[in-house]
Amino acid sequence: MNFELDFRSGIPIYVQVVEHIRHMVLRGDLEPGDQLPTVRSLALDLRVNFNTIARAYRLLDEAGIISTQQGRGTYILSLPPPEVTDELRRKSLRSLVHQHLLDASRLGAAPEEILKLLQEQVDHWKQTGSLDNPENDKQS
Amino acid sequence: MNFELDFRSGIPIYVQVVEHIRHMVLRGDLEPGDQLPTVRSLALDLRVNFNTIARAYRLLDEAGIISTQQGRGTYILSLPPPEVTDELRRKSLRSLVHQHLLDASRLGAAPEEILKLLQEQVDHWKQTGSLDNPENDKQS
DNA sequence: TGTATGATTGTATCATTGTACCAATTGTAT
DNA sequence: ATACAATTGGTACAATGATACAATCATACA
Repeated sequence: MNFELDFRSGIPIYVQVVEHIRHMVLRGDLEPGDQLPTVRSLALDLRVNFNTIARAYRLLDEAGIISTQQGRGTYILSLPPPEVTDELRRKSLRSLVHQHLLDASRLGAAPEEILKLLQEQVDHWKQTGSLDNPENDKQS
Repeated sequence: MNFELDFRSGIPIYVQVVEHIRHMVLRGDLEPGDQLPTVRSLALDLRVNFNTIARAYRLLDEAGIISTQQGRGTYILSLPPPEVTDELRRKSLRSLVHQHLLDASRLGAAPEEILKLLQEQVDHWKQTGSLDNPENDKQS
């Protein structure tokens, strides 16, 4: 469960946690039956209060993505049928793009700049068939 | 945080607070990561309304000097010199786009689909001038 | 087995943080 | 005096944190 929080984005921490876990489930990083970190351990990991994690877990529980059980822990639920996940995939993809735009605009990028960069990397992707790292790695 | 306000100077309180804090940061009295007083405690200290302090903090936040986080507090930010941040911005942006592509491809998106979605949302952005949610999102 | 006890889980509630919105006040120009 | 804009204050709200609690599990021991 390795992801970073952005305390400056204005997006509530519990929302960030919800989105991260949703993405991990859709990507298959988390499979049905897998146990999530306890509210306390994940909170310690992310340097936030465990109530904030508990809130995220509650939302995920209400969304039918996980199952939280007092005294036992929280677990990934089985995935909905393909047509549902496909719809979910589209929504998730759109939401991902939206999130990406927010992140980029926070870095001061203009729409054209984002499109240009994406176009470049997509071209590279189509040519080489692989998603290499563009000669640098992740910063904040 | 010991400074006096001049209620007769004609200079708005929130401006005085902004200038004082900027000065303290430049002098090194406040270092990156330091937590500022809460809006309410500083307001009590200075005998003004906490909204006035909140206004000062908001301006400092927009200026990139501090980071205000609802429910957590406000903290001094570290800001590298302009040329560094500009270089960093480009690298961050490229790496952000790359990460985005990775995420999207894990969701099974083809290059064209990603570009198309981004184009849509960028168009919407340019038309409305705001990055509101594309009325989708959140679970099944 | 059965039960007692402590550790570990999530839950409930309230305090503390900053935010949003609008009303009241103040200063200033007409 | 009046009107207007800027500043400040009041109130309600949202996000996060602190604390106490309840449910479950692990362990020891009779």
